[in-house]
Amino acid sequence: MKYWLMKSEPEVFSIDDLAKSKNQTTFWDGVRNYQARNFMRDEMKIGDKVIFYHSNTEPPAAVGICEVVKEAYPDFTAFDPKSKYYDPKSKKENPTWFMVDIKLVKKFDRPVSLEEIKRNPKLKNMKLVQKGNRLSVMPITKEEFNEIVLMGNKNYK
DNA sequence: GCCAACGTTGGC
DNA sequence: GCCAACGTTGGC
Repeated sequence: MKYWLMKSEPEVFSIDDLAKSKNQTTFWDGVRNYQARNFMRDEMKIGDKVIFYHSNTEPPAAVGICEVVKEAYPDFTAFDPKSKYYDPKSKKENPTWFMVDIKLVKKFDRPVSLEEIKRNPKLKNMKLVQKGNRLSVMPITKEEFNEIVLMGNKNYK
């Protein structure tokens, strides 16, 4: 089993939106970066665990745990001219972009801010805290996953 | 195939 | 809202 961190802008789709979704499950649309796509398409498997992260907000923070419930399939928003994720180069017979489905496992008792993540020496190797990294889907280690989950517990510190 | 120009991400 | 960092595009 692998562990991941996935970023979403809460103004677009927050963990509370996920909590309100049918079966607390959503399709992860709009990934338009090849490296992130490759992770989703080639490596994400059912049962993989995901840290849900709020980006481009104040404060940026890890906010909960999700689980992959459907492996990669074509991102249909790329075929829809009305979608902001429309990409005319992606053809139905040979799709460029893929999505997975994720289900909410648990919203953290407390958000784990980027600042806290940066302060924690156990998390210093995460791509998230390395300068200039803009990946929206990234692999993390089991240890990093467990540490962030611990920090999200109301009894932490 | 190089690389300048451009667009996007996302912390601040 | 700014802008550094990065990815992509397209002229050559």
